[in-house]
Amino acid sequence: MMEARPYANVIEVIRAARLRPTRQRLALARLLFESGDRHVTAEQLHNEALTAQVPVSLATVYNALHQFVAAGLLREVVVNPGRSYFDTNVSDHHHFFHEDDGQLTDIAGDRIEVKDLPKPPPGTAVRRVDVIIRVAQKDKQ
Amino acid sequence: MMEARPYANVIEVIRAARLRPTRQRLALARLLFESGDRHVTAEQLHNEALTAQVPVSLATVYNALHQFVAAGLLREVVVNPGRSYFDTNVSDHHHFFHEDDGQLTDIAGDRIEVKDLPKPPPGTAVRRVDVIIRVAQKDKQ
DNA sequence: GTGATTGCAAATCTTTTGCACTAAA
DNA sequence: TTTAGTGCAAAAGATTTGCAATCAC
Repeated sequence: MMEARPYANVIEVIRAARLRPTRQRLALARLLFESGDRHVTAEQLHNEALTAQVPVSLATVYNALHQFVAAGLLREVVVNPGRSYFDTNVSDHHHFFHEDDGQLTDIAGDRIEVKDLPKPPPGTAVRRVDVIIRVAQKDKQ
Repeated sequence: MMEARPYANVIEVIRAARLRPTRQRLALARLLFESGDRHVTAEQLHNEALTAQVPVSLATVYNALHQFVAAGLLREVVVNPGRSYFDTNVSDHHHFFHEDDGQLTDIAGDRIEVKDLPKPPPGTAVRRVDVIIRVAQKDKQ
């Protein structure tokens, strides 16, 4: 399991992504990948790093997040205009989006079946199918 | 049909939304609703208005778009972090998102069936289900 | 060493806001 | 005349960029 040799594992993960295991990337990877599935914004992760006594600049957090996405270690979830969420669960799955507090919750991929997926337009291929179930408190409005 | 008395119709639509039919709102509503289903950004609509010799400020475009959304005349579609699209089709349907050029295309609601929709978390109700099929050119990457 | 990475501050981009002016009812 | 709506310029919030200093190999 990852818990057994967490430090070593994170180094391997970063090396596999063809990135240098710098202090900053290691710390961010540990925060992201060593506590189960997470959905974080750049600013949240930045704050966590500072709290954990790891000085990192926000620009470096953005760099790392995008590099991790490019390497397939993270997935960017778009639910809110003007703010990106990064999801450590890169397997096929979907999301509840809680409009009241901006929280994301995973829905296992096999819990939703999309039937009759239309053919993509000629010349194009499907990159991903995102299903977002927007929920809010029952009594609201 | 809407084509028969376009001007009068747009006035009625705006009045029904409990908004005053100002020159700006009328012009924006005509651009939006008198040429079939559309997906526009605030800036696009602003440019169209200026091109059509209708001086409007960008702030007013944003105001109008949000008021139209609140009135149920438009739907906001979130596919891109940092930019909102507004969809004149407010019926139940989904979208292709063309990652190459940022275009949105409608998918009729009955072309996709979401099976086994999970129960929303306790105390919450489903507001909307968004299905976004992200497509890109086949040869890309 | 040398090429990648970082941090900072400035820049960019979209959207929102405050407020005096104008227009609709 | 009363209240809503508009335009402008400034502000806000998220993200990106340029570049000198620093670090990994």
